[in-house]
Amino acid sequence: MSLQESSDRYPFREIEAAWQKVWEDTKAFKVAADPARPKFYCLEMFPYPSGRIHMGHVRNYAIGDVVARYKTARGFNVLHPMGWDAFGLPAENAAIEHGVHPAVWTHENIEYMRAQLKKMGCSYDWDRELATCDPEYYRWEQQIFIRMVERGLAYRKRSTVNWCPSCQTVLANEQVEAGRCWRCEAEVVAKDVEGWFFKITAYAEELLAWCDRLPGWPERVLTMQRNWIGKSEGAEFDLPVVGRPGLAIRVFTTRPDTSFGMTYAVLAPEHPLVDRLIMDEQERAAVHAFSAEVARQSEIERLAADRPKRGLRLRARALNPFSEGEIPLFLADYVLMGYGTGAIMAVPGEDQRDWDFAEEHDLPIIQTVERPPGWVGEAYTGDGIKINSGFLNGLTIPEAKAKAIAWLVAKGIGESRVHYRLRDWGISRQRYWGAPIPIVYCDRCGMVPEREERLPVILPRDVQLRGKGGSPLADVASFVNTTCPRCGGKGRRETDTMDTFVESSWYFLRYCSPTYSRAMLDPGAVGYWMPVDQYIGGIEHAVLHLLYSRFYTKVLRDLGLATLDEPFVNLLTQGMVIKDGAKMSKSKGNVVDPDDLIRAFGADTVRLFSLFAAPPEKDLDWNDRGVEGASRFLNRVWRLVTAHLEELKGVHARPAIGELSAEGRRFRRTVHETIKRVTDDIEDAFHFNTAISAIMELVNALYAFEPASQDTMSREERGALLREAVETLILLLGPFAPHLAEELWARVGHTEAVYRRPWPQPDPRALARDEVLIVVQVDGKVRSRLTVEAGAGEERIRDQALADRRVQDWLERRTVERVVVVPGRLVNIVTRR
RNA sequence: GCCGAGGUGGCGGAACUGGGAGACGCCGCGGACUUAAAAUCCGCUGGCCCGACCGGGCCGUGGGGGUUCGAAUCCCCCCCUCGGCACCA
Repeated sequence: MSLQESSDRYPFREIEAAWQKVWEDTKAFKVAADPARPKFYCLEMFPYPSGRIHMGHVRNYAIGDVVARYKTARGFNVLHPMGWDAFGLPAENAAIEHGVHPAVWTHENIEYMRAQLKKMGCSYDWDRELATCDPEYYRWEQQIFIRMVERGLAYRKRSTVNWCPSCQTVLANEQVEAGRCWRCEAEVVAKDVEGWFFKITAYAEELLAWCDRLPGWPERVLTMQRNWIGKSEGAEFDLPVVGRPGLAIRVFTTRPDTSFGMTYAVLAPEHPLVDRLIMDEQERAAVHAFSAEVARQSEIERLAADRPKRGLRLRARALNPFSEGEIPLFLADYVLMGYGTGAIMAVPGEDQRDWDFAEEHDLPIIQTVERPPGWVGEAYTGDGIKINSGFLNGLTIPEAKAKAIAWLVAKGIGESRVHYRLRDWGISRQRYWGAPIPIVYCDRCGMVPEREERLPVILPRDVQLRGKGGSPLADVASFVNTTCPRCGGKGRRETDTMDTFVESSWYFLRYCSPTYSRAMLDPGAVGYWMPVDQYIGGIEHAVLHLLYSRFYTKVLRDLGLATLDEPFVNLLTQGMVIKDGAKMSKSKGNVVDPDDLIRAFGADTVRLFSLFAAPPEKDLDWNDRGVEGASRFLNRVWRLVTAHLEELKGVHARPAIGELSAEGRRFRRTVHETIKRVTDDIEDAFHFNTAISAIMELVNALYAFEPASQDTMSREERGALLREAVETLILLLGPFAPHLAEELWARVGHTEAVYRRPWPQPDPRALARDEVLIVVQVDGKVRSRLTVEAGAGEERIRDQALADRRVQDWLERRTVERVVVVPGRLVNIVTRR
């Protein structure tokens, strides 16, 4: 990388340092709620203090800062806060490896990263800064936890959970990606553990329904959330076990219409009824061997969809209540205990998985839906009329579903049911560096929530971190031993800590009143600032943070702490920063360090390039040459403005339209078209790349204007046009390159800051054209161009096009069949022969 | 397998709602300035072809078909890339 400083760059180092100091000293971006003004809450996902910011942060915060500064210029009272997602495993791992206390490590990182962010020149209200590891922050989370326990929204249970052997802790389902830990990529194993859960499933339907009411979210994020919630509607009913009165297997199906095609049924190997179905010791041994084999499979093996389905036939048989025929029962690894009832009816004719299993085990296949003529295939899942289905014959699938359910209800053996794929959020972590769970275990009273007035339950400082497994807090006697909040007797504290995703599920609310001490949230401040108008962050949180935050917001609403249903109105998911075709990573050696870049080129250049190289939602291909281009452009702006300072001195007049020369009018139109383009590009979809290219074109026009105007217009006209153009340029550049903009703004003689100036407005009179260029096509190919007066009618345009000499040449030997005129755009002359 | 996004010059990327394909930037080439270089400024820069010059023609947005006066854009089929989900009954 060539980071050498070239000979005459503008003094960005001095300029950036100077303006950052001004912003810091004057608390330039401090805001307060003001009901008289419209608000805009602009938020970027806060960082984990890992040590240094990376290019992904730079991009994220550059995008956010443009939005914040732009909205401020548009007259909004803009809340733009920053803070730290400060609990988490890396701090603890660093402590184990290097012997630094997680608190020390975290705070040092925060100090360093805060300085880095300040060097980027972002317009944060630093008075609202918060760190989630602060007891004054997590105390409120503990309070809410207690209230969630009271309402059954937080509960403790023993269950099979995802265990990351490397992180030595439990993971929520959302934190497992294709069988691996989302953080360390270690293979996740199943483990039976007791832990705390948040009842997110109670909100499954609402979370799903609101996906249709978030038009400001990218469709793919909503799709991922919908898939994750995974609603399926169907029926549950009992299959009586033959010869065992009172014993039945409950199955769930989304296709009750196919019940007549059920030729066998399957239970998950872990199903609790399995034990009672075993006939003798020999079968017991076989079942145990099979279950053990299945249990040995890793999560990853189990997820491979196309491997053979293993099964064990039981001697017990069940009754298909629809056909009243006896069917065999199986245990099979393709049925999961964790979904539905852990048992299914198998309909190989209309379900491919059942078909595969039936083929392997030589089971009968009955078709219950008429196939379209000529259809070839295995299981059929399309539309059709019911056949081989008793009282359902002749019906469509939806009709048959309804009738089958009605029949089950009438017979009292089943009902319609909805299941969700979403599971409750497991929040217990067997690690130290997190918020303590405010629960006490008392021999007499059992599990007792801490009393609110004894909060916060402070995470003790002195702890032995060995990374050996087991919650480190369990070894801290002074923490564990306490008194029971209810009876005052001896009690032991819960030693697991909370998932750090809990802290990030409400930090955006706390920013509204970060020092409020009477409750978690100041209703007035939250009422004014929330919801977040624009949230910006990485797509990787589509079903993690973004789902948890929606859930937590709804919980807080139901606890009476807030009145809003959804936290984020508009969501922008930025693409990754990649280099040489791959995500930046140490192992690939393609990491670009923001510090080096800022030192070499200045923050404005780095910001500008990261916004210019691609639209925000797409991946950004980092290119050192491109950064140099951005730097070149800002130097061009610098030279342009500083070279004209003398000429601009004393010129204040706005150009008087009536007195402008033709060339002056043309130039002024360029200026105002640029305002329009930049504004539209930002407003429409944050297309900063095209906004910046429009500004670049304005600069090119200014360079061309200078020599061209020297002898064609008066000094007064030239001066007025130049001043307007230069001031417009600076104002438009303000959100993108704020330091340079402030410096130049001051140099052209202003005392008020750019960031306080209103956004420029295009002058409609400047935009008006008196002539327009019309493209003339013959048979769809461009053959000529003509200039006509603006507003010329179709007739006039047609006549002029047909009279055009070059068009005439093309029309020889051809007969004009039709002439299409699009006023203001083009003429297409359609010919024959 | 299912869902989603996408495929445009040597590269990153533009193109309103179906109307001049390739804005802007990078790379490259040429010129000016300079003793020279860097920096800077100006110009050229999709491919093929005709032309001495001015100019002009043909092809071209992953491939094939279609709709239309006109398609990067709309419809159908196919190929490829990336992302998500993946035995969820």
